[in-house]
Amino acid sequence: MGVQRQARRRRMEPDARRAEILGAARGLFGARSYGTVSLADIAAEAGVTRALVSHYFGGKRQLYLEVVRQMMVVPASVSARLPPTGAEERVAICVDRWLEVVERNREMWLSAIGLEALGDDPEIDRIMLEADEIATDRILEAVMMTDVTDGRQKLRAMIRAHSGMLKAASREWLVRGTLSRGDLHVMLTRTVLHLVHTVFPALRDDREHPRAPAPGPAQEREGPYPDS
Amino acid sequence: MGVQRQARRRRMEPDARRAEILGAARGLFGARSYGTVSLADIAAEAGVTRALVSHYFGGKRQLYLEVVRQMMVVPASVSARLPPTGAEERVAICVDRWLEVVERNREMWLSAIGLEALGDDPEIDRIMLEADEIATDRILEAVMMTDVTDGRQKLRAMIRAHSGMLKAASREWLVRGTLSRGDLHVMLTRTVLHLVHTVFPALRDDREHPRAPAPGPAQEREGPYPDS
DNA sequence: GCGCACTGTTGACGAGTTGCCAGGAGTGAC
DNA sequence: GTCACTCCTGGCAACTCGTCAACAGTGCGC
Repeated sequence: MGVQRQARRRRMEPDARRAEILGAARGLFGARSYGTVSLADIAAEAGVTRALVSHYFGGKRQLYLEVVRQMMVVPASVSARLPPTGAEERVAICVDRWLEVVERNREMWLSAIGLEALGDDPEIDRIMLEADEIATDRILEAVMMTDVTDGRQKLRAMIRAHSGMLKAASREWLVRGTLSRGDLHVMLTRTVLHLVHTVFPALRDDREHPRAPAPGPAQEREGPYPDS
Repeated sequence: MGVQRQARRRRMEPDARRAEILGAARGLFGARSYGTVSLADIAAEAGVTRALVSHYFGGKRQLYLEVVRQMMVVPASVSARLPPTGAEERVAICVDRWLEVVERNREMWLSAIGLEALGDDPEIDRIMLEADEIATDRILEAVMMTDVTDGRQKLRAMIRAHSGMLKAASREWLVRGTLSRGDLHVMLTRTVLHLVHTVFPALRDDREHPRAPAPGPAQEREGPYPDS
């Protein structure tokens, strides 16, 4: 576009080139979706040939995984240096810091939660799962329930489910503008506390009833939901 | 595969052919992901040529949209004939019926929530949004808050956020097995009630404070979260 | 200063996919 | 029978990705 027509071949250190390509990929995958971004686009953005991108990352999918991996890191500072007060305040601080991070990295966060489940790609599932696990640890730390052993799996699963709400609520806030940051703060804080303090004990008491107790007296199963 | 080698050309009514193709597409899209299913696969499954599939639906994307549209319909029966009792029981019944539907259409539901945000495809967003709107109406109906006018948008947004939790919890139940159906019943029911009865009033009182009130006394904003 | 090995980088090929269109082939009307 | 209608197909063009032999910077020995 400018006068400076760059040399046909510009030889770089592998690390530098790799970072350059990764940056281009991050930008494009953040702006558009996986399917609409081609390796040619990324290569052009990075000023490189398609083949080199494949050479460095082994293919489109693996490059994408690399970008996702980089996007999903949950800053450890979110749950660092929490005061030894009650769970309420600790969670409130944690949530506030988290919203701060989300607000700053708005578009990155959106595309990260947007891809979520691009398919039944086991690799992506694993990455998202790892990220969720880390986030779950942060929350458990905040509510001071890291030492729960009885029903620990259920507790963690509940918090992962809560992070689903977190993502949806973030969309409402950042994309649709139907909720404010303050709304999210109140909603997420209260919901987490409600889950761990009220719902979780109810589940533990309920352990020997894996099926739901009959929700109503005259609730007979009426069938005609189309199976397909 | 069998002895019966079907006629090279079998002429059908457009509606019948359309339904046949749609069925094949539903099966394949339900089993695998969008990217890994090709029009050739669908055409073969339907015993038809690729071109005919495109002819009927205009292309892969539009066929996919059609399948999604069909998958996301929320059965109206979920919130039909609810007893005029308290909100708790009505929600409990509603949730139980919903879990029943999900359990029956397991794989379809999973792939439906799996695609969720396959990209920034505005069509898919619109479809998913419509489905969420309908689901929100069902919930509001169940908790008898259809006539709320003050903060109605916030209320609906909260319920949409809750449906994010619902989807994540469904994955925990159906895919990972970390939560039982009974767990979901308890969790979803209580969370909805908590949201509309406790959190929502708190948001309404909070309307003139769009930013979160300081979560703690000595909570000063400390900056160093990496921007990228 | 010159040539050589090392390796970053490229162009091109093959296999796969989708969208599109002219034309072949059922099917019912007369 | 044959004719029109339209369902349906084969094939072409364009695009995508993965792969590989070959080209060309870069630093080293001499």
